[in-house]
Amino acid sequence: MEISKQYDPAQSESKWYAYWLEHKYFKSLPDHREPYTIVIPPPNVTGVLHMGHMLNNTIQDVLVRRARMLGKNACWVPGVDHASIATEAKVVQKLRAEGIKKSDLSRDEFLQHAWVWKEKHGGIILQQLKKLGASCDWARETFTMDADYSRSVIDTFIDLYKKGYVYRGERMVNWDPAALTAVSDEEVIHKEVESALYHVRYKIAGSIDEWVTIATTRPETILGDTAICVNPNDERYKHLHGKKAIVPLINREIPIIADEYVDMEFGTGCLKVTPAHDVNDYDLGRKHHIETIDVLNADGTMSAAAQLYVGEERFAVRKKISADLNAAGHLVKQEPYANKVGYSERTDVPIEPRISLQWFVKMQDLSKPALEHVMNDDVQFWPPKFKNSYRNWMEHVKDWCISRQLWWGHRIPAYYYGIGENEFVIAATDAEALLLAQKATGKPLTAADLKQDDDVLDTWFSSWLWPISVFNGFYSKEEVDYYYPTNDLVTAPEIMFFWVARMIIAGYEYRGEKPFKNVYYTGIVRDKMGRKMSKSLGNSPDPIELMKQYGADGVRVGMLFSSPAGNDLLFDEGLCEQGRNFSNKIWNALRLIKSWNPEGRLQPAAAAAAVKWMDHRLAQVITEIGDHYDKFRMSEMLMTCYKFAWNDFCSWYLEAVKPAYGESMDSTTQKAVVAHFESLLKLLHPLMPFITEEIWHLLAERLSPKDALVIAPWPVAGTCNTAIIEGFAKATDVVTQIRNIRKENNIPNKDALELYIRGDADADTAFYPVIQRLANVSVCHRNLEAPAQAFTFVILGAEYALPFGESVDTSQQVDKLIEELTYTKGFLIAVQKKLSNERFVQNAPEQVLIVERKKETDALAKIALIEQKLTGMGIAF
RNA sequence: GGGCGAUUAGCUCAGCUGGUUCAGAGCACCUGCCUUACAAGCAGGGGGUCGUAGGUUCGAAUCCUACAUCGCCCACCA
Repeated sequence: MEISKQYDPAQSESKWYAYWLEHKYFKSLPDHREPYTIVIPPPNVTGVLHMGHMLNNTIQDVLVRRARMLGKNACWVPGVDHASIATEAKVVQKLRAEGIKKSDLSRDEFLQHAWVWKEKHGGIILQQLKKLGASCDWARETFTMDADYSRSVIDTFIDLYKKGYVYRGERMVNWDPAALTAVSDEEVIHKEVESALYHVRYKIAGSIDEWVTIATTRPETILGDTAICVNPNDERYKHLHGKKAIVPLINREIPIIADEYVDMEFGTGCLKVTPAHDVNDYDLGRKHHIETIDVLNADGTMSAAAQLYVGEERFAVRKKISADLNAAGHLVKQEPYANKVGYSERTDVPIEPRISLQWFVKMQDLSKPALEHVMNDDVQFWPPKFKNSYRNWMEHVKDWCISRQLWWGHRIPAYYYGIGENEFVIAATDAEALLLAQKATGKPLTAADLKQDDDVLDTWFSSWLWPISVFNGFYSKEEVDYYYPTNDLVTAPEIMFFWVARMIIAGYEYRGEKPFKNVYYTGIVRDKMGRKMSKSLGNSPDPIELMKQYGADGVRVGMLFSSPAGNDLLFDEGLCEQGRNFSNKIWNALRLIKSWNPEGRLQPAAAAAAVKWMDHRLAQVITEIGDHYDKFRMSEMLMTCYKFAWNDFCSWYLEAVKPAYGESMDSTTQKAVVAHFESLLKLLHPLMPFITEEIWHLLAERLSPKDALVIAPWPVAGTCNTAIIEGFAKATDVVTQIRNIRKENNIPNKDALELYIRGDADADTAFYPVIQRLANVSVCHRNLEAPAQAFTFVILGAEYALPFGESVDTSQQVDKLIEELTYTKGFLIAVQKKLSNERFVQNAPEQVLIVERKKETDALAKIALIEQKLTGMGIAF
């Protein structure tokens, strides 16, 4: 059969993915085998595949495929997250484009639109993952708003409420004025911004010309000021205690209070207190029983309570009011100031602290086991450095605001029967709620008397149940008992607190057990210049296009080059190109092997030696690769495979066994090579599933689906005799030296040379034929005096000489010898200096001394040899 | 403001508890080759006083201390 010169990924990828699905290799059901489980970090339902997913899912697939080949019951659970804020924002945007405002729709109407949108766009990303080769058990695809899943979310809320962990309270929350919802602390990103510090003076009430000056970055909140606060120890302001000040522009009288919270050093040492718009002020306000005036609307415009600028946007007002204050003589000065401002992770608008009634989860007790079990490595982090930040967060964990003022998501199962703060019941259904409410009030309420909370739960309040709920673990034991705890979680450090920590918390709370054994943190995929990939920068390549261009295998390999755990990956298309080239290299190894027509002829000595070496080298590499997997060193694992395939297998092994031109292949060698190649394909399969499966089938007739590579047994390391490996390595060193001499002296490869070897005492002469084959050496003379006219070199104490005729230009050879002589002499001096140091000789361990003495003798021998050589050539030195 | 981590070849990174895997890998670069598996390739080669300054030690990329630079996480100083 004719095999094309270049590997064509397109046809083989679709063919083999369909084949794998058809034969249900990815399907998993509980059985007697050891399970190996990964739950996918569910991408947003509205998302499309980006480079981060590519990296993340490639790693997961590599792990799953290897586990499958190790004979484990490999189960990779796919799914998507409803992503309440992100999805709702997209639906709102889409509706707006159609001229429909969310506010014009009822909740049900809006949700209808949302579901239509979800059905249309949802899950695109999972289809894209198939192109990457992801070996998920697709029958298990889960959506966080599936019926059973939703039920588990609501039941968890109810359970935590009953346990006293969930509470409702008025708190200062992070308000997103664009999304019109509260967000959790984790969803706020602090950015350093250049702003201004405004020094504003307030008149003291009842005075003629007495002022107090405060400093603020947010002058628009002056309208909500209800106190001025100074430090009680501040001598400058003691006379003001108990007096009142007048808020500029609106002339409201506010008290001047004293509290040690105020930093005397900062600004003017006077703080304006706006309890409605600042967390600290809120606390101060409560402490000192100060009035609260909320001057902002939910959307960030000024409210009626502000009296001025009503309905105008907060940042526009900031400019206006500073001008107005200035005009009125209140602005003392304005200085540039760099401060941190919180931005919404989702909408990227500045967060507004806002007092509102929200639902919270008490975290302190709940999170204790989750801290402990990570610190003692029951749950292991890779790399472990992330344990530090995890601990830091867990030790200072704060209550989790779980209500969101959105419609898309799991609606909070709270039903109000009155407007009082505690006039509600928590229930899974309307009917149950009604019963509870009747019981609570002792009144014959009807459904119409109850109103369910309008808010939905934070998305992460559902995703934290993911490792349990994907197995329907709250309602059925069968699957969850088998698959849980899962093995490895592969995710980004960015969501360590959002998701990883909370899954661990939920795991211990609801299963009394960790959700996964290992957490592998990937880095962020950045562009070549180190910038985060983003739509707005347009620096993110389309993964689907990349796969078209370089093949899925090429891209997978490209992603894994240079991406150690926890390190950002500087993505460069060149890496995918390298991956594609690697595919092609393997492909051409197949072409070579397939071109042989083996005969029953005698096995050449070089081939026999190379085959033996490969047996041992393979064993060594299998062990090494296993070690890398165990330590989650993915890119090193890849690099080991890459170098083994390219250098050891192709460059040395195939070249050594390859029949000379015009000769045929012997069947003994051919069989051995095929067996070795098959082992290599197995090692490569998790990395490059498509091409390896393709080659696997081209290499031999595999009639039964049971013989597919995807489920082939992982290679077992045989014995590894390092002496054999070293022997071969020495042979390759000799070959390289000879090639080098040929090149430097323009000796064509086709001219056979004779090689004289001396002092190669403990050598395995079995590898001499390999030298002869690869360096075109006609004969190896052992322990025979070499002619004086020869190129020489020394490797590990043995001397090698290649005689040359008179015609060869030796000047380069002489230069090189002199250079080497100089270097070796310098080296000798250094070693001898060390050895003559009494303290070194006394203190260094025996082993080190032996090594140093050997260095000395080797160097002396080498110098003698080179000098002898030069003398023989008639050169003075 | 608190914490964590990094700094090794042009780039991306290995180098575990101080001494033969100590100065490494891949890519890039340079030179010569279209040699019947592969130019998406082959063969060969150059390149780093391991951020700076001290210290411990017979011996430091490796341990200690400062400093410099960069990154990340956490944090309610207006």
